[in-house]
Amino acid sequence: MPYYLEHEKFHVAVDSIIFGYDEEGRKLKVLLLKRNFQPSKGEWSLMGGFLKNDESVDEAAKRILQQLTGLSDVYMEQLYTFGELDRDPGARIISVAYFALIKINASDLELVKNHGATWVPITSVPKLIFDHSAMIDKALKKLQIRARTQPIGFELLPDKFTIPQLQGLYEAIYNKSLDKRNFRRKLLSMDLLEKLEEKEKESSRKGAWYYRFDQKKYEDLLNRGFNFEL
Amino acid sequence: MPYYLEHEKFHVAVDSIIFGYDEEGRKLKVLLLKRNFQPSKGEWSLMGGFLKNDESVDEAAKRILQQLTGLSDVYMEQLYTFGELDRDPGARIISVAYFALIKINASDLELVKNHGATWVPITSVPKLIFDHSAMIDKALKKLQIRARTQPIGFELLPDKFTIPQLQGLYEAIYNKSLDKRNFRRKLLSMDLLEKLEEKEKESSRKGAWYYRFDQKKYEDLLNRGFNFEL
DNA sequence: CCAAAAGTGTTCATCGTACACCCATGT
DNA sequence: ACATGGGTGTACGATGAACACTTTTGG
Repeated sequence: MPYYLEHEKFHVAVDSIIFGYDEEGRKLKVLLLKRNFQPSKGEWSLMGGFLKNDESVDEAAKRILQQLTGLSDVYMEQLYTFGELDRDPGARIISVAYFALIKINASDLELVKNHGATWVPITSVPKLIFDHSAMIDKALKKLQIRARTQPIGFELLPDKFTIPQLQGLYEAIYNKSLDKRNFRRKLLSMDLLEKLEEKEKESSRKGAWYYRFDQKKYEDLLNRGFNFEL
Repeated sequence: MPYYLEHEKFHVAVDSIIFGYDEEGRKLKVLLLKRNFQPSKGEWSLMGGFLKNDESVDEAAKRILQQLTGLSDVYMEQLYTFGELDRDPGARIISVAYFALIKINASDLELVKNHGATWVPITSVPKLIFDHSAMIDKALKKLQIRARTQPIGFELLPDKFTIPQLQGLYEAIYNKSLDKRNFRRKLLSMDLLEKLEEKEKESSRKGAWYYRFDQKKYEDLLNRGFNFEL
């Protein structure tokens, strides 16, 4: 008999911290849902699900995100594995947490609604079940670190966006206001953005130029050993 | 019947990347062992073991480290969870990887030897089983990042150490040589070290002053919102 | 013409980096 | 006296942070 068959087996779950950016309110938000099963039915929680035999853990995370949002091909990163004995009072469950960055408007809003899910500002997250609050804390910290070292802000915005919009996003991530001259200068000096011949006219009379993230320029920079830093 | 009982269960393992610093050779090393069981018997691997029902994942990592080194109370950090379908050809196993920083001379050298384990320079790690090479790569990168943002170098050195020793360690971690004037200035300016009235005389005629890491000073700095950076 | 947001330059302090010589001592 | 590693200071460029006014245009 092979060695490993002697050992115990465990339920393995995946929980996802799904971030989105609300441009109107200029707020960073997370997608929460009300549990419709026991234990803790009716309480707020992260989106999650159980690992299956025929999928890798990464694949499970993607499947679960797609179930809720309809989205595939999304920025996802493994966050941490939560393995305390009593983290779920119902049973021993090991949970691998992921965080995802999505464009809210690209998601299937009906599907989200049907799951009883809601976008909640990161600054006013209610009490969550189990250790899900700790998961969000950890995810936010990691997002803040990532945002300094990789151009992931663009994952949260539409393909076309203005500099003031992008600044609003970073202000929401760091929860502090930034100097717009310094922000613009640093950002443009990285040579990652392509300026479009089109203005956004909703939020000001003057209008702000649209830009687009240039994936190719970014890859060129990486290959030359560049280190993104905001 | 509770919801979760419908789902599949999995073997969960813990694998540890154990770092140590060899002062004589000025090399960063990892502890590897020859597997004495199937599959892949006789090949090189990391230290690992299976999770048990009565312990958290963190506790399992500590237990496994202690089995090999005799050490408890060691710097350990969860690294990443490896969950590919075919990562272990023998069976579906989810592995939670940890990395540990230990003082080689404080470990139980007999115990290590009896496990068939060997300290191998990070620069010449042989081919390892499964995805263990990827684990080491990831661990080294994380160590390099941590070493810039937290004073964890001290975990790898004896309680008393000299500045040149500490510099040698950082050079081994980053695999590049550092300027000793800049290194010393930055380090001392952080006000983390206590100078002892004693010199190390083995490695030079002049002798180098011993220092000690001052945990209390470090905590004071953290509370004042200090950010360690080398 | 005015309100409201977009856009633009300069100065200063700080920090990282490069660099060369003297010191202490055991043999 | 000399070889070996320990210990010290300075100058320069780059980077981050602070700061106020002009531009555009819809109403």
